[in-house]
Amino acid sequence: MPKIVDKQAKRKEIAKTAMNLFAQKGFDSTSIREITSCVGMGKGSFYDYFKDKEDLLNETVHVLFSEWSTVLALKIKDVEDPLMQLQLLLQEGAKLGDELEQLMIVYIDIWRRSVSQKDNSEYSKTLQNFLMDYKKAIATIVDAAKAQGKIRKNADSSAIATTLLALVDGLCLHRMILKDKMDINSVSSDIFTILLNGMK
Amino acid sequence: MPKIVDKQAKRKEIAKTAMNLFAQKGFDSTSIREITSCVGMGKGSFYDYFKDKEDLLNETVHVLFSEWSTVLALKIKDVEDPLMQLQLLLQEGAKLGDELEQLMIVYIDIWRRSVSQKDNSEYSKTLQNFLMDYKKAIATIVDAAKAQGKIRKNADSSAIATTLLALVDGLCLHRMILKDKMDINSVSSDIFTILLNGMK
Amino acid sequence: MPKIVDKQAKRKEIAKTAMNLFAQKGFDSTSIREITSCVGMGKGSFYDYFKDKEDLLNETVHVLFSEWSTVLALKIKDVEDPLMQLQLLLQEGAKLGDELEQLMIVYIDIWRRSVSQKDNSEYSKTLQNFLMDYKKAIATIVDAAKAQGKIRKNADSSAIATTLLALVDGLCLHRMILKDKMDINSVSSDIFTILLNGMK
Amino acid sequence: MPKIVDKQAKRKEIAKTAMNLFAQKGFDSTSIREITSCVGMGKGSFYDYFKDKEDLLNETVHVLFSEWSTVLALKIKDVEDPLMQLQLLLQEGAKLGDELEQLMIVYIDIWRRSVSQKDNSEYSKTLQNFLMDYKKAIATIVDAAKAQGKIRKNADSSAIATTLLALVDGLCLHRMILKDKMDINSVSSDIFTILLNGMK
DNA sequence: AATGAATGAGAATTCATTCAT
DNA sequence: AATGAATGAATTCTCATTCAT
Repeated sequence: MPKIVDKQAKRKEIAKTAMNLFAQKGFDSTSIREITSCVGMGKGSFYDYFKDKEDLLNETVHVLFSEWSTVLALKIKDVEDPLMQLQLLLQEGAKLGDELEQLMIVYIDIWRRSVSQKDNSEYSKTLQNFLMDYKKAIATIVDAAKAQGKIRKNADSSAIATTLLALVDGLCLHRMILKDKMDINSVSSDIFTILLNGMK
Repeated sequence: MPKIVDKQAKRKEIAKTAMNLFAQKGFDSTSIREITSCVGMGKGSFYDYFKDKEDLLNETVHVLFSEWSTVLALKIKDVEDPLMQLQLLLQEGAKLGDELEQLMIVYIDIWRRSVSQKDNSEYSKTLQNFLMDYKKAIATIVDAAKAQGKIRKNADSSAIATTLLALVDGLCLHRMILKDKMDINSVSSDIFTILLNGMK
Repeated sequence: MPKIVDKQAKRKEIAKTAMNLFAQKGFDSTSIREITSCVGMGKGSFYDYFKDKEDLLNETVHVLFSEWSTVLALKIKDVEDPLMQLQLLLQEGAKLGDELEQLMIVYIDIWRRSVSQKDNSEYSKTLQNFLMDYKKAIATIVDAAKAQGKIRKNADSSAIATTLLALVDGLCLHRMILKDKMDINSVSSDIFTILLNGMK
Repeated sequence: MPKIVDKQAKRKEIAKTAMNLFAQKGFDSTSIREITSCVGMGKGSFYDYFKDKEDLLNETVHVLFSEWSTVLALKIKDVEDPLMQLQLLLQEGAKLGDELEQLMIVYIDIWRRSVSQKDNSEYSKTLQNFLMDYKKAIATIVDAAKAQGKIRKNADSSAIATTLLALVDGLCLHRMILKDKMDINSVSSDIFTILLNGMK
């Protein structure tokens, strides 16, 4: 069944191209025609790969998170110390949001759609799952740090994980607006020191 | 003599109504017809109050920030201790984002538009100014706490201010997705304890 | 009945202002709001002076022709010789169309409306009457020239009148397009010499 | 494979249909919906063939001039004598403006748009080029007549060409208004005799 | 008499989607 | 499988006109 593989590959290709456009104009204001012409295919062929425009968004979300995870995982692998892992998660996460600003913009777009109205869309669920998995992974690291006595036992791992995640997202968000008025590396380094100090 | 109308008041009224709709469907997917019919006025009359749809967004942003500031100011006034002020800013800010979820959704929508492509729109500038003022105000409180020896002298006030702001935004964002899976009061309380500890 | 005089005067004033705007954008693309705001009156007051937009066009046509006739009459009065009168009619007419280019543009606009579809509008009739009177007046001059033996007896006065009129209009038309590429004085002088020669 | 369509041919077809409507109501007052429904196509499809409404006007102008030229050329070909050519240009031109009255109306509409305000539209340039080419062609014929001694050597060919052109346009214009009150054949015949006489 | 607030009809234009080829 | 021609619903915005004050 090579066809199925091809289809999935093409879906990914289209979604990647679309993501760039979404970052520039938002999902709503990007037309199918624009996307397909950017990919170099006919407008009608779009529907051979996607049920409708929302289906493309579903794929986009997958691409988005998989890219994010892949890059972040690369930066963290080989690190053993849980505190260092947390630090990297925060600092590299923030840096990543800066480097992959396009991803961030699309991320916000999806976030907003997910919270607008009752939304049972697939992309919304993907976003939720991604966040919960992410959070769970961080909580596990926090637990490891606790086990090593590097974070005090009575700290709430889940709250800390949520905080770290929220902080990364918040910093990326602000960085996008403030641009050069904010040194994201220095801020995230500062704040980690404070957090670490406070969690000891 | 024609009926005398307080144009600015009507602008506000329309913007408030629009904000609710924007929260449900996003700015792009809310039509002028929907808004005017919700306000109970004719489609054409919209343009007696706004130059175009973007002009409505400008007004909406003003309403949004003024509401946010008003409510938050109410919760903080009469508090003297800078640490307590910071705590309230964080906790009440986070709680507010929960209570005024609609505001938050529109806030994100605007944020995304502001960062998409080169955006020199008025609403984008309003957002930037709001954030910078907000940050400056927080930094001032941090300085006060430093002067009272409640925060260590060598802490970077600006970085802390940015962090707090980013944290509030990040927590609100995540709360919107996680809903009941996250106790925002407890998380923000926990995290403030940690931060305070770390900044001493 | 001073009120009636006032009304008529105001109609003229509005029509004159409107004519300038019509020259710039055409009748269809000029809005009532533009006109009234240019005159310095309220939009609603327009309908105290005109039944509707077309009524304004009626007045405009009157103003147009009366201005044209007045200026042209001034240039011709005191001239006795019929040949000289004809020459002035042609040359000054052409020159006038150049000087009063705005009038010409509106003139064409009205002309086009008059010939489009079955048009029994008042302005259309005014245009027809104006042209017929104009033509008759010229024919009379031609007859005078014939009586003085300056034009050969068997020339068709009416055809000559029509020709002269058409020539003036045609030259003005072309002058508007060709602008500096055409010396309207020299062309109309040349052509009159030829015509005169041919009519002897 | 999708249906293959000759876009240019369809543009022409639409433009021809549109021209009839423009002749009845003017360009401004003819809506896209009217045009497309007249052609028998969906409103949206219009934009598969034209960038916007003005683009249609560009095509219309091309169709207009090409039709005019084609018909006129047919009437003149095989004629060798330059004087006869000039006569035909005048008489057949005038007659043509009568026969193709619809063309004339649209012609005037375009003319008015071209002179209204600074107009750098494509159709405006097309009009100017058409006129200049036309004029040049006539001047060439005049020169030929001069060479054969049929027109006196010191006559200004360019002024004569302009005059003939202006005369044709002027006569067509007046014919449209005067209708049966004017015998365009007889008038143009009379006037040519006079002109010829005067130019000898 | 004067005015501007109000309006709905209608205009140009866009676009997701379908479908014949 | 691939495509672009075709479409009508929907959108933003304009405007002549009415009407309450």
